[in-house]
This record gives sequence, structure tokens and C-alpha cells, in this order.
Amino acid sequence: MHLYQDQELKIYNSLNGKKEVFTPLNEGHIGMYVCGPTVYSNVHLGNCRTFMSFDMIFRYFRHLGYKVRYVRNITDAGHLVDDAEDGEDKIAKKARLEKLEPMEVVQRYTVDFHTILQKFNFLPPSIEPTATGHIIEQIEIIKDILEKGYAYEINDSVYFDVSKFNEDHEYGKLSGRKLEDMIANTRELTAQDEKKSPQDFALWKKAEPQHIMRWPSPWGDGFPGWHLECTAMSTKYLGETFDIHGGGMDLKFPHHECEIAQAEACNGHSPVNYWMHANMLTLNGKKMAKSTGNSILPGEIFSGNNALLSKAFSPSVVRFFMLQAHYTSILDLSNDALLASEKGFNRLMDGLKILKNLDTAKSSDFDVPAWKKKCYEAMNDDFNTPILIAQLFEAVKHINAIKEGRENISLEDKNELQTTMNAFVFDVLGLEDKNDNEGDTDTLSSVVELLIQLRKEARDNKDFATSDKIRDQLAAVGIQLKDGKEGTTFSVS
RNA sequence: GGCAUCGUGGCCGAGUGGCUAGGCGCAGCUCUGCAAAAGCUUGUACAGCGGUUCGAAUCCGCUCGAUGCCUCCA
Repeated sequence: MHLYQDQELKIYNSLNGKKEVFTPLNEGHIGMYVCGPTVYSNVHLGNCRTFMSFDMIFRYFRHLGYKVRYVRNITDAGHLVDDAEDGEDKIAKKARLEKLEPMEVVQRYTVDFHTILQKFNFLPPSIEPTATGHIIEQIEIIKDILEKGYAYEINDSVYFDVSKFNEDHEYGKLSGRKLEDMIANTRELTAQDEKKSPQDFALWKKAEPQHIMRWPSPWGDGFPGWHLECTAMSTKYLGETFDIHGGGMDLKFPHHECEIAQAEACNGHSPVNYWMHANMLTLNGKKMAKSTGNSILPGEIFSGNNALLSKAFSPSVVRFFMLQAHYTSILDLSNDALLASEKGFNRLMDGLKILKNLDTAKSSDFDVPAWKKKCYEAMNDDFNTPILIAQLFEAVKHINAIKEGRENISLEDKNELQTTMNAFVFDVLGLEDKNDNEGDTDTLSSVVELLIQLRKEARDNKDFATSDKIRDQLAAVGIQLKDGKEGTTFSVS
């Protein structure tokens, strides 16, 4: 009945480094939590890649018929800037610099985040909770951890006691680290650190008088620690144990490791069945990061307004570019790679258009059911979008052959092909055909059609000077004429 | 220094113990008044050195190189 019932989906689980058959806790339902952005500046393209990977995964689950509760948070408090000594909140710091209220900063960049994701055609998550909206839940968790003896209070701050936790649990199992090694490798230079051990992490930090973002708590005015919000919100909306927890590779340690520790300290068992980590988007071979300035903003790609780019690229092209790599691989951004993706993307879209008007025959030379099966196999093998896309191009090849009369397709196969292509291209990959959503297209096309008509007359009269002038002038304003067998068409770049 | 990942043809990027991934570029062809666009055809690559094996780019070891994490980070 549902597609997922006859598919065996495998997911690479970062927790054990193995591809495992995915079985949700409750049949037909999936709980998925993904760490969202810290909204203290504009989202850069690297951030988008992680969220895009999970958007694709969310879309595929839905395509298979699962009911998914997809929670992606907004971090609007709790991240310390610089070292613990400074102890200033990232949001608060930015607010001071820009003379804004902290929540004004949060609002501005949350809006930016949503705007960009919308351009990329992201599906909204089921719930998008904020850290500041869950202070009470976070305080409750701290109390619980304190009660169970895995945390200690000192100078109005509360820290998680990693060594204590490691006595009866395994700290470091996600990132493959051993606490003894970590201790052995720590430099003993953090002199006035109030923590018992450098590995301990803050659950609650005391707010200094000048600190703007602060909340009352049993330990005095302060703010929650780095890793607590995700534990609080994932537990609240998905339960003590849920199916999938995702995020960027760079969050694996310490963030996700600490989440596991917090949840295990509270509930005594691991919170997540499948950990998924999306790999980094690099620029010039280096990780994109706001802090180092090695980053590119989505807006710069859409406008072409960046020294690295020779032209503007549409959101769908960028999306296509990213999905041509597997989500667990590092992907390097370059102008050449985007250019190549744009060509490929157009080829795919053209194929889709040709498919609509294809003539059918009694039999098929293209084994559509076998092809369809390969598409699903690709996606069921840990969401292998590059292989899926290769299969889509395989289909385009056949579509072109059918169009040119070198192959045939039956009506039944054509419908099957069209349904499957549309499902994967638009529903699962989330691509959009840019050429069918502009309002003034009708006016434009009638004007261009007129010019095409005039050019045809000139050509018929062998007045090539005039015909070439029309062609070249149109090209200069970005309208390319395409002379085909059945007349001339055009495309706007 | 520790932990982890990776090194594939001109570029991007899959995959894998023996069977053409794919996209782009280049070249050739078709089409065209000429172009462009489009379509077709074409590439035996897997860092280096050893080892295991009938057979490895794929497994093991070492060397070299790159990246990520170890501090906020998608």
C-alpha cells in the first residue's frame, strides 16, 4: 500500500560507521531532529548544504509514504563566543556591535534564513522551535541531571561532570574518542577555569551584570549551555528515543556527543537510533565558515555578485549541483563546477519537456520498470542522489532517442516514465523549472515570436544581414534563439 | 600531538574484489545560409610503494598529500 512497505532503505549510521537497514520505532512514522542554524548572521551556502541534504531526505521519506515529524530548531541563544573566560553570548555580542536588541538580531537573521531556504525550495519542517522558547524545559533537564549526580554547581553555574558520567556510560562513542586520550591530550593551561575538568561542559552559565540575554533559574540569573537546547527540544517533541538525529559533520563533536551524554544521564538510554551527518561544503578546498570569512552567501550566487563567479546561478542549479554529490562527501564549490551543473540541469529540464509531447508506439525499446527500480535502489542505498541523477540522465538519453525516432515507447511506459521522473526530479530532489513561473512571460514571448517571424522572413529572402542582426541583438539581451527542424524557439538566460 | 575522513581520467563527482556510473569540457559527426542551440559518438582513470588473491582502483600495511574535529560552527 505504501511505498516504504516494499523498499528496504539503508542508512549510514555515524554511531557505528555502518550502513544499516532502517526500521522506524513506530511503523509508518519517523521522528527526525536536525540541528538548525545559530541566527547571528546571514546563512551561508555551507549551512544550506546541510539543510538541503536533510530536506532531500525528508522529501524521500514522504515520497515513500512515511509520516514524518521533522524538527529543526533555531538557535537564538546559548552559544558562547571565543573562550569560556570571555563568556559572551554570540547573539548578545552581535547585538552590541550593531546596537540592536538581541531579539532584533534573532528576528533579522531568522527571516533571512527562511527567505533563502524558500528560494531553494525547501519544505518547511514540521516544528521549528527556538532555544529561548524552551528555557523552562532546559532548566528541568539540568535539575534532573543534577539529581542523578552527573553535574555539579559552582559559582552559580552548572557543569556536566564528564568523568562521572564516563564511569557508568561511554563518553565519546559517537566521535570515536576515549576520555582518557582526551584528558591526556589536554594542555594544562586554562588556569582560572572553574570547571573540574576541561572536558566538562556548561549546562547553565551565570550571567555577568552586563550580559543582556539572561533568565532566572534556581542557580541565579544566567543562560543555558551550548548543548542543552537540542536535548530539550528533541525530547519534548520526539520523545526520549527517536529515529533520526542529523546535523553537520562539524557538530559531531562535541555538540552531539554532549547531547548523547545529557540524554543518557537523564533517561539512562541512548536518545537516537540513527545518527546522520552531512558533510561540509568547501570553498577553495577549505571549510566554509562565517568566522574565517571563507564563505559565500546564497544571494551572491543568485546575483553573480562575487569575484569567484563568472555569472549568476539559479537556486535550482545550485541545488542540483549539491545533490550531484553524496551528502556524506565533502563537496568543493567552484565556478567551473557550477557551470557544468547548470548545463546538466538544463539538459535534464529539456528532457522533461520533450517527454511530455513524446509520440507513443505499441511497444517499448526502453525498459521503464527496470529503470524505475534502479532509481529506487539508488535512493534506498543511503540516499545516493548522484546515482539517481545518473539514472535520470539515462532516461533523458532514451527520451531523446524516442524523439528522434530511433526508439519507441508505449503509452503505458511513457506515463510511468513521466510519473517517475516528475516524482524524483520535483518531489524528491526538490528542483524547479525556472522557466514556468514568470508573470510577464506571455508578453515577452509574443514580442520575441514577432521578431522570430521577422527574422524568418528575412532569411527566406536571403537577407542574412537582417536575420543575423535580430539574432545577435536578442542574444545581447540574453534571449537565445534556437533553430530547430520544426521552427525557431527561444530561451531566456 | 590525538581522533576521524579522504586522495578516481582536463574539471566536478559515483562506485566497487573480475561486468561502460553520470555531468561538464575537448574532439568528431548530424542539423544550419553561417553560427548558436540541440542531438549522437568517443575516454580503460582510480596518490606512491609493498602484501593478500586466480584476479584489486576496491582488502591489509607503510609512505606522501589534503581536509575536518579536538574552541563557537551546518
